[in-house]
Amino acid sequence: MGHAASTVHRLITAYQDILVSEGERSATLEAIAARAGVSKGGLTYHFRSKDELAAALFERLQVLVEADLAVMRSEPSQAADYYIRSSLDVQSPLERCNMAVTRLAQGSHPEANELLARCRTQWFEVLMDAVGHEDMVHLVMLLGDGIYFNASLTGTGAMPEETDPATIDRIVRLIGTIRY
Amino acid sequence: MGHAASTVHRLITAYQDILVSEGERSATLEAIAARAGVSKGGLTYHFRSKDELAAALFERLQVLVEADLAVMRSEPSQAADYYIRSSLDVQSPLERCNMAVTRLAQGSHPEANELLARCRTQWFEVLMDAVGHEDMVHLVMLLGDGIYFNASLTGTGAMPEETDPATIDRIVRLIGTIRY
DNA sequence: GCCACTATACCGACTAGTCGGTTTTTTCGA
DNA sequence: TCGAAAAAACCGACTAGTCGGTATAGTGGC
Repeated sequence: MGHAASTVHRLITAYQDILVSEGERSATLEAIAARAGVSKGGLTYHFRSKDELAAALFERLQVLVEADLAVMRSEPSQAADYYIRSSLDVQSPLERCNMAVTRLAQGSHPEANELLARCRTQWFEVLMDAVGHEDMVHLVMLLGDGIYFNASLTGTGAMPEETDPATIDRIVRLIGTIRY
Repeated sequence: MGHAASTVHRLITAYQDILVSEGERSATLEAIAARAGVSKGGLTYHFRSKDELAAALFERLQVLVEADLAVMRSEPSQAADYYIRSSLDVQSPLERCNMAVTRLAQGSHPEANELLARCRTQWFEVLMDAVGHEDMVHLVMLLGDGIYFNASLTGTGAMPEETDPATIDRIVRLIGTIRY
């Protein structure tokens, strides 16, 4: 079954991608529909309103985060490492979805804000179980956020060199030398 | 001179504040004018277009960043410390302005993107002069970005506890123990 | 008298959402 | 297995409302 993705899936992805690369303002119903390869009518058949589209995006994020948490729980010794490194992978479904929801949150979408808060709490808890030192967990999460923030600016337009994987490697090694 | 801020200043601030707290979509000409306490006609008297308003916002950021860089240059030994700590001060004019321009950049505003890139390059250079170790500078900047990103999410809606100054203090001490 | 506005009216472009209708796919009894 | 009916998927024109921008007549203070 080498299916093309379902229309519903394509519509959510289209919404997500436009949010990430062009911002909320550009994510019009027609733009979303066009990117998904359907008409506006086709979009509204599956999603009666933009809010329903957003709700579907939120659900997608929840599923992706749950999978991510499962990975981290399964390998506690590498959880921090994994968290930092995966922040850099702007192409991964999770990071893209996370970025899209973040855009909505910044547009003062209360639901998006609450969802992000819940996700961050969950990551914090898993990292606490894995690392066991609160300040180190904060350091790891802040570093991840920084990498993520940087990547999201770079992805939008044109930022200079900045954070490449090799640099991240060396930084991870640096904070690995911290004795606490 | 205990002037109330000039109308021009209030308009730029109104634009900035709406961008930060409600996002680009809510920053309509009427909303900006209303927040600044003038009529729409009053706004267009000073700024013929939204682009002119944005240009004024960009200029404000450049001025504020230049002042920030001057502080860092004057006390190289505390530059990294200062950089990290000031990322947390969401109320400062610089951080608010930076946040507003970031919102525009995420809405794929090329000028905003280029300006941010320039600013970040300048911060990097000053920190390089002060710290002298490239990876440490990246670490400091990423940490600052993470704090900033966190604060910007918290400021928007309702995020949980997260990063308070005391936590940042301890984290700064942690990375201060790194021998490189 | 002119500067810094207010108040109001308007235009064209654009956007979310609706609706009638069309095409495609699935179902199912003869 | 065929064909017709039903359900699902989709199209695109339309409506109502919003936004950026323009225009203009008027007001109060210096």
